[in-house]
Amino acid sequence: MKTGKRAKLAASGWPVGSAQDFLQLSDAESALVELRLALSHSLRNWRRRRGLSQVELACRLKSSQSRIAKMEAGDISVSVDLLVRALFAIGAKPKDLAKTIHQLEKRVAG
Amino acid sequence: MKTGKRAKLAASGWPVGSAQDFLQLSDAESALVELRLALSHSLRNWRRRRGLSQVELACRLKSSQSRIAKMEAGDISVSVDLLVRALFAIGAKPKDLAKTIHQLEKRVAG
DNA sequence: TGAATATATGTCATATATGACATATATTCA
DNA sequence: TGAATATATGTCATATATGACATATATTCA
Repeated sequence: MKTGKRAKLAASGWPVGSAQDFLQLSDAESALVELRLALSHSLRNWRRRRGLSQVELACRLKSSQSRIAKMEAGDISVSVDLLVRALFAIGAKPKDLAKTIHQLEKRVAG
Repeated sequence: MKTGKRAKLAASGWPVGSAQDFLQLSDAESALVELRLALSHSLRNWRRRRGLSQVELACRLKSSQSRIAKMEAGDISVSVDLLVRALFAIGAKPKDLAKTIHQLEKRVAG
């Protein structure tokens, strides 16, 4: 699991080097990373549940397919702002956001 | 209340003009604005409960007093990213975030 | 009141996020 | 298989957020 997370982070462009080692991520830092992943997954799930392609979603959000791909991948170039805006734009309500984050709690703890 | 919100937004530097009128803010846009305000207030409340000054909080966050002031004011120059990072940095947990957002729900609806 | 402390506002150089685009890779299905 | 469709990755110019700093304004309290 440790290795899995590390790989995820590295894959998304996060600086996971030997100096600033993954194991030394503070609670705050890992909470942020986990939050981002939770939002990303939330976006992807929403899209898939509706059977939309990234291109179709991009149209709705007046964005581009590549941007959607990066959002869903939790790419480092995507801000929490953008993720939240995207979720709101597709009709998510604050309550949904709260639910997503609440579920995250368990994952962070585990 | 409509006027109150408008004033708040304008005061924070949001473009609340006659063309892109406040009344035409979409659900998504106002949800985002409300989210930002909720996070701002959460930060301020946290600080005040502990009887810290902005300078003291700035030290803890390795930030500056002016940045804290802007965060707490919901200034347009402050991102959701930064607000969330600040909250995590002072020990807030995802659960706390979820709680804040959940409360927000009521305000958005009302 | 007025000095001390706290908070708000403004500016600017720099770092980072963003959208637009091109293209590589993966997946689906006839 | 292999063509069609979907998704991932890369680059770059530009917009926006950030931190650092200066300074104005507000608040507290002797």
